[in-house]
Amino acid sequence: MNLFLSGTRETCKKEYPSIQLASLPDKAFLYRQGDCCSSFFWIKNGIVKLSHLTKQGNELTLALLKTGDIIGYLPGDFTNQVMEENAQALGKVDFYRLEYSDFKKLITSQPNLSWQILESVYTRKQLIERKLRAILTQSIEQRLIVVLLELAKLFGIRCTHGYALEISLTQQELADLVGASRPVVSTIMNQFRNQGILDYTREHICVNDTALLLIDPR
Amino acid sequence: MNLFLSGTRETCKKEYPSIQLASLPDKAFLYRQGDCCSSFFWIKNGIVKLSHLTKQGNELTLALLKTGDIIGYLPGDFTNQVMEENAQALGKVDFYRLEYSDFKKLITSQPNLSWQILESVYTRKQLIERKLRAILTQSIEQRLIVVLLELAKLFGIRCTHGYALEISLTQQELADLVGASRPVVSTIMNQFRNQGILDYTREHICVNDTALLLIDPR
DNA sequence: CAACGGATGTTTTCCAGCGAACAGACTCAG
DNA sequence: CTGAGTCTGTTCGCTGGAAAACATCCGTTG
Repeated sequence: MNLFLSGTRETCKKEYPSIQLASLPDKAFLYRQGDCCSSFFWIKNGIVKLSHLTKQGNELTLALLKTGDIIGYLPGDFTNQVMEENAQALGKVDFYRLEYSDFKKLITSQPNLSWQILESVYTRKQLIERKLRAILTQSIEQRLIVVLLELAKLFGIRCTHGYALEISLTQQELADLVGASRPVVSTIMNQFRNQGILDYTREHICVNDTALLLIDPR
Repeated sequence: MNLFLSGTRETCKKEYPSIQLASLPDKAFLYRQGDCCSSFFWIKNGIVKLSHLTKQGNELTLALLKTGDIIGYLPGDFTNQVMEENAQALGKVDFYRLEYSDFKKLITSQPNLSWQILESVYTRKQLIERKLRAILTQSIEQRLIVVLLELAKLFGIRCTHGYALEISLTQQELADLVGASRPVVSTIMNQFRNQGILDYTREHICVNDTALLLIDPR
């Protein structure tokens, strides 16, 4: 899934002059909520967190993106758009960046690429819908397990009795991810540890395979 | 915004043999949750409700679509996909229907069309994200006003002191739309009526302009 | 007109989870 | 070693809203 498969680097540069490769360190922002940002980003390597800061000061994580995903504001006739969320690097992130007009040109000139991107946006929509459903119907406990298993699938490295997460999340960040308050997440995580379905230290989480038994398959 | 602008009806038929114009009466389903549906729909006229039925038997409305919107499951290598939601006609609906393969062909062969559809899917993603944020941060009262104003904008007909909705929603449907329980919606609607910010009967809702004053602009 | 079914209005009970508040624990800089 | 800052664990009171349960109200149909 290489965005630039269709040509050499040089022809790319000529066709889409705004393309540039960049990278950011841990916790740096690709853009911030409220920014006017007419760029598109294609993650080459790393993890990006999309989150929204509410007026009350709570953070709500909308998605974690990784290699191959795209970020950017699509619609609108205006070249500058106010972003509704933060895009923040979780660990070091390498990415390509290009401007709105070039992106549009790229899409319209490369049909199968456009289909890929359509699929990716659609999939993200589905994920958000699932999250919405989860929040309206499930307890925090259930949501937390589901999220942990998702994380294990996305960022997990197989270890002896489960998956170790290769990202380090604080309990606050976990709480933002499931849409809950920090204290509740804390106590539930302890319960889980006591029940042996996961193990964690301050900087490391390991989800055991037994966690799978706790979610009921649809 | 005509999907088939680019050719005569006849060439269309030849290029994309599965295209057909159809219509459904009020409350009929385009497809149901759990169905395997490899078709795409393009709404020519009318309103379609996308909703999800939870295991507990609650319905959750994800979106109301109208003329020009598209529906269908996008990603995946399998021709048949299990739908995660119901698509139900609200009033009479006319629509075009075409199969996955033809849709893909259409998209990849018509660049600017693909851009349009990308925008539309992206916009729907944004709307769901906003809904999520609203549910996690606002009271039902606030959400209800916002939803009513959205409805007024989408389906409202200007009347003397506000907007009359051209669709008839029961309070249950309204509750599904804001993600709340029916009794609460009922009492709040009464409060609103008493405060004069809206008026309604069993089959008709009219949102007064004063409702605008109650939401705080971002 | 009776009676039935669906929509609305209202009350009561109950609890998940939030916010605040504080006490460890760990980590890093000086 | 010491203090500051950050993360974790736990408690407690409070409340928004869900669920259940009825009591109307209205329209439809036999």
